[in-house]
Parts: sequence; C-alpha cells; structure tokens
Amino acid sequence: MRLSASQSRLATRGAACTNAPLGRPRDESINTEVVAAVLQVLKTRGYRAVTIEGIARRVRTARTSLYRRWPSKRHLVAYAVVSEMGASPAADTGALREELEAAVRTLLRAFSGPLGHALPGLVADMAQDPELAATIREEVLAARRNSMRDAFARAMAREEIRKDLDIELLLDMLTGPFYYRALFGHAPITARMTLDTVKYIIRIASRR
Amino acid sequence: MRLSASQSRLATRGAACTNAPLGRPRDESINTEVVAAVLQVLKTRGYRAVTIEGIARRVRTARTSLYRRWPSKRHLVAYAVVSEMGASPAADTGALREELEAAVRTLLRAFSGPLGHALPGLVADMAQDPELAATIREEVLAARRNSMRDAFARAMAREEIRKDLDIELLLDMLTGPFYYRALFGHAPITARMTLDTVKYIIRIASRR
DNA sequence: ACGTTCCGCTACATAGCGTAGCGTATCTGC
DNA sequence: GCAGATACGCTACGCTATGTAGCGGAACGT
Repeated sequence: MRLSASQSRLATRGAACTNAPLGRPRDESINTEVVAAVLQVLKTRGYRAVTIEGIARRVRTARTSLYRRWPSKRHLVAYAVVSEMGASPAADTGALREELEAAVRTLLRAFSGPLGHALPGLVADMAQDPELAATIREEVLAARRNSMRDAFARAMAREEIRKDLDIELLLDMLTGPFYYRALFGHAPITARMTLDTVKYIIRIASRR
Repeated sequence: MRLSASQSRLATRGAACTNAPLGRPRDESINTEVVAAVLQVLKTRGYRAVTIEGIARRVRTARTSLYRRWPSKRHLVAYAVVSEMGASPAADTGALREELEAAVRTLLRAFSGPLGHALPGLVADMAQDPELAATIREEVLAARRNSMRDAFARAMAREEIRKDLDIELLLDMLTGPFYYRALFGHAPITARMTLDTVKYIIRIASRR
C-alpha cells in the first residue's frame, strides 16, 4: 500500500514528487476522507455507484479537486482498494495447513468487505487499462500469493510435500475458487469451503 | 442457447410470444447480424467497445430497432454470448481423466474467443443485474458444470473415486483457475495447465 | 511582496444510454 | 380490398457521467 497517486500512473501534475514542495500544500485530509468515502460506497452500493461527483459531494469538495489527484475514476478506486488491502499476515507457524488456512481466511474476510463489492467493476476496468491491471496485480494479489508461495517453499524444504509441484497452479487452485464464486455468485463462500479447499490442496501436495 | 430476448428478461413488447404473429414480422436477419457484430467487436476490441450505436451502424440499422429487441446493452451482450456458447460436448468415454480434459479444453478455447474478451465486462454487469447474472449462470456456466458433474458421478458409480467428495468445490477448483487467470491475467492459460489441473483434481478424488 | 500551488466554483464539451413520436412498410384476418 | 397491428428507420430529446478549462482567492515558501 502507500501507493502514491502519481506513482501508479501519473497524477494531474507533479505534487508530492518534488522533494521541495512549493506553493500551497495539498490538504491531506481530503485524501483520507476520499478513500474512506470510496470504500464506504463500494461496500454499501457497489462499484457502479462510485462516481467522482458523488464522492466529491460526500467529502464536501469539488470534482476538480479529485481530478487534480487521480487522473480518472479507475485510479481513484484502485488507490482506495490498495490503501485498504495491505499485505496479508502469513505467519510462519511451521504447519502448512495452518498457514494456508490463515491465508485463505483473509480472502474469506476480504470478500465480505469493500473488495468483494469492488471486484467485478475493478476487473472490468483492469481489462481495458493494462497499467491499472499491473498495479492491482502487484499491490493486491501479489502480496497474498507471495505469503502462500513461501508457505509451500518452507513445507517443501521440510520435505513435507512433493517436489514436482506446479506451485503457481496450486495457488490458483487454492484461491481461484474464491474469486470464481465471488464474481459469478453460483455458490457461497463459507468457512467450511476454506477448510475443504486447503484439505484438497494438501492432498495434492502430500507425498504419495 | 436459443435464448429468446423476451425470455431472459422481457423484450420491449410481446413479439415471438403469441403463437398468432400479428402485424409485420421481425426481420430475423437483423437478429443474427447483430449477434455476429457483437461477437466480432467483443473479440477484436473488447466489451467496452460494444455500444448500441456502434452495433447498429455495423448492421446498418437504427438504435431503436435494437432497443425493440433487447431492453439494454447488457441483455444484448448476454444474448450474443449465450447464442455462441452452446452446451459443451461431454462425451461419456468411460474415463474420468479424458472427460475432464475434454471439458476443460473447451474452457481453454472459449477464453480465446469472444467470451474471453467479454468476461470482465460481463462480470461487472452481472454484479448489478441479478437477473442477468442468473441468466448467464444458467445458460453459460451451468451447461459446462453439469457435464463435468456427470463425469464425476459416473466415476463414482464405477467406484473409481472416493465418495466423500464435495463435488461442487472440485468443480470450482478445476475451472476456477481458468476464470481467475482470464480475469486477472497474472498467468497464461495453456494446454499444459489444463492437463496439470485435471491431474491434480484426480489426485484429490482418487481413493486412498 | 512574490511566485507557486491548491481549493472551490462555474462552465463547457463529449459519450453513451434509453425513450418518444412520426411516417412508412409488411403482415394477418375479415 | 381494407382495417388493425406490428416492425422499420428516422429525428429529437433527456439523462448521467466523464473529463477539461479558466477564474478568484487562499496557503505556503523565499
């Protein structure tokens, strides 16, 4: 997180880039209030309901002030989501099952929060803005994947699991079902599901 | 497939419902040409590029003629996609691995065609139109899932696989990774991946 | 004081959606 | 035939949302 608006793509103008801030400084409270407003709207009324106009009204500022910071709605939403979704914990407990369950549980929670409601619209925007897609992948997905990848690596080092595994595919089989269900809604995402998914993944990975 | 526009939601007016068609009949060629145009645009320029105006121009007709058939762009796209994606083959070959591989291969192909480019936008629209979501789930997803579910059921009857399986979850673990990769683009969808996915799923399901 | 930048505002241009109404064409039933 | 019903193609409109331009004033550095 801590993704500067100008970092992800290029804010309207410099600002926060130059290390010698010149002129009137930006009102940082606007920044945080906007993010809060976006997350609020995302959670309660979904992605489509997020409009620059609407957010500006909630924060009692002007649309133009938002455009000074984020070049478009996509970037605003991406910034808000990235600010909210930090890296996942991924403690090293020494037990693969525990670690995977913990990691997957964060997914379960995430899909109940703003991210769950942002996901469909976010995916659509990613499809037409490769730069945005890269940002989301790196800032939101990669952190989660890294922690799980490490968990597999540790288990492999302990010789708990087979060595001939396609870890990337395992990660997709572990988390793909959550995204799949969240996006298409053909089945609910439950605590039971998280346990069973991990159980099956371990069955794939365990030696013989 | 063969989803009537009026069936999925409710076309502008009756038409094709009454078995005694009164008045000037609809020009069916418009229907097929529109679907072709939508799929063409989907494949070449993505979901966002599909506009009622643009499609009407391609088919040399008027926007209003399209609105007479489909209540909104969502329904138009859904109709086009559903028309294109028929039920999957799902032959009964007696070998679970073969059947799953065949089923998953259709996914691999589908994501290279119009559906692949329609998916992100379609998902976004589904999120804000439950009725559309239900239609897509039933007409596009359910057919594929049914054939795979049947394959598992047959294998279970042959006592090839364990009986204590959550088949719905297995289906999600089998196909979820494809949707996941198609939507987020963090990894490519390859033939190798289809084989490995099936291999892992069978490892989960096999007895002992 | 001065330059620079942000803020809040109004105004504007653009795109796309979806609706309404008109004259015309095409079909069915009497 | 003729009347009724419907589709077609067209123009016109209203709406929402995006994104841009320019202005006076406020807040900061030097």
